[in-house]
Amino acid sequence: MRFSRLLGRTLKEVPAEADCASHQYLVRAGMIQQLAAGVYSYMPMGWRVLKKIEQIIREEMDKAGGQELMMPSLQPLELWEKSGRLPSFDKTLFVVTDRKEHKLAIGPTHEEVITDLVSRTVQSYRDLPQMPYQIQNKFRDEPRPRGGLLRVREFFMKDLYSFDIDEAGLNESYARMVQAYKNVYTRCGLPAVMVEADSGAIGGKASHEFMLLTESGEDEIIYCSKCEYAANTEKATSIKSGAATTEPLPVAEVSTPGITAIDALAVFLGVRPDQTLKAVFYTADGEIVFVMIRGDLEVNETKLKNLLKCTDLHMGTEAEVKGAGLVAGYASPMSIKGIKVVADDSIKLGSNFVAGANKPDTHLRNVNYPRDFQVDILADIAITRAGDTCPRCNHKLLSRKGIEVGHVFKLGTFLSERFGAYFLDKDGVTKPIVMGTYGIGLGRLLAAAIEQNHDEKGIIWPLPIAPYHVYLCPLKMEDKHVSKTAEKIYTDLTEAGIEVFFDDRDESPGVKFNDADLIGIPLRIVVSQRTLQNNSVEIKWRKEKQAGTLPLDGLTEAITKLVNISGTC
RNA sequence: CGGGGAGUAGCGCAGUUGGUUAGCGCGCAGCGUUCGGGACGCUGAGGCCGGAGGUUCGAGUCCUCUCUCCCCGACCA
Repeated sequence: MRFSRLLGRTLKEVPAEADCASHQYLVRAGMIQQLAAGVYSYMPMGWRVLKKIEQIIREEMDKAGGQELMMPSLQPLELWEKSGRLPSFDKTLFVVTDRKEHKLAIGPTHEEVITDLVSRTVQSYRDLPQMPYQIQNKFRDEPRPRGGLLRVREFFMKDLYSFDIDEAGLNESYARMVQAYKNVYTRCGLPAVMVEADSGAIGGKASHEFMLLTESGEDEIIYCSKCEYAANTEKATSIKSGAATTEPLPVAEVSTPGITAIDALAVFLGVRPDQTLKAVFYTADGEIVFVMIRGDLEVNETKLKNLLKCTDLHMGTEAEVKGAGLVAGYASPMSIKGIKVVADDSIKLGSNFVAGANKPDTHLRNVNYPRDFQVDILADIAITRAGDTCPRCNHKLLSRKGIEVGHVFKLGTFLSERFGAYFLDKDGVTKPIVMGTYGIGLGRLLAAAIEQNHDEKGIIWPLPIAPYHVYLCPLKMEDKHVSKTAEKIYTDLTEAGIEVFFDDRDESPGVKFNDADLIGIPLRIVVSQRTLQNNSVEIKWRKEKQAGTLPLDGLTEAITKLVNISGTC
């Protein structure tokens, strides 16, 4: 490809709307263009990267036993009513109405369609297992698209679904997919880490996310300094420290005028935060819930949401709290009636806590569970933080930021039962097919690759997903010797199967070098009067500081070798 | 959906208390000079000032409504 013919241009200035590195560089390098919020065109240069990623994924899915197919984006809304997932998708579903007033969802994912499809196709255990997949654009009306390609409303996803005869089969498919995912990220030159993830309100059995570690990531990963434990902070657990338990003392009221926050309360009464109990109110699907947790900890809303099996969870508003007869800041689990009480298991670790008295300006000392109050649900609902203790090996937990670039999920039989996806087993017994679902967001992976691989000059593509292998950069094209040599190198390399981006523009060296750095093609070849004096060219890896030289003689072979070695790393 | 910000040339921005023909930089086109880290000169093209309504002799500027985009929170690949 010649730069002079490329559709797309590089920009010197940072686009006003771009905040994160990947967004800025993708726009500045002319790889994407925005059409609407969370809706982007891929320009030819960006599209090549996406195609590279797609091909790597396709190869690994096929190798793992996947079969590529293509399902429609238009999905009758009835399918969503049937699956029961309409409420949880709710407004993120784009819905269109056809001329007959029939409603169709524009596919945000394809569990419904594939399960329906498989239910009509698979009849016997002999037909299983199956791993159909597709690579296609999905549509989700995200409440807030952000970060360029990081979260968009129309995006490319590889979605694979596994269908097995039993749990053991699912586990096997799942393991195979996990391996395939690891292969994908490794081959892309993007090492991702696998972490335990929240399985959501659907109530699946297990779920893992693949994270690309980068400071700009919006997910937090908790991992152990010693063992293999790693989890999304939404899911992470820890061994909670226990304050020393002492003999239960009689409950006593204490006046705490104007003091509502835990820190202030602890200082005022001369106790540590973990000697207090905190009350928080949530509204779960319209019902007010009283949540108790030890004062030094905080509520993990994802855990709480799963526990309550609700679709909408938010902090109780002032009106909701008052309406339930609670006194914010001084609420007590004692004397609560008719309100669901959920408590973190930390309330058992310690004794003689300070808690609210359920009247203004007053707290209670020496509150003990279960002597003084009861709860409806007692479970782990606390946020795990770096510095906490690993639930597996007792060592310290650490945390890093990451971008979720893949998610695998054991679904079970929930959907197959709803869609009548049954099969006849060896013994002639009808059973529901056991499902798994596995997604990779391609555009997100592309953006995450940049977040992880860039410098102040621009993108540094890993070679396997780079738009081109070589940036051929002749300086002073008017010089016949230079331009002729460059043309020949272009032809020779291209014929040898090297992907060359030829900067044939009549631009000054500075412009060319800066564009080369911005676009981030891994290997740069400079042809100039200076290099030709020695019958050589300059070569420089984008990721290296130093440049080297190669003789013109045997250049094609030398470059081929370089690209092949680096391409299979 | 709650909170904050912004819409003026392809991009980044300026535009005073309302006052002629709306500017600057980059980019773009032509000519010439330059050529190893965003060169220079000259000439030129390019605007429904997001949209609708209003106030006014007069609106980019004031008022009302509306649309869009970005950022922070609740969601996701």
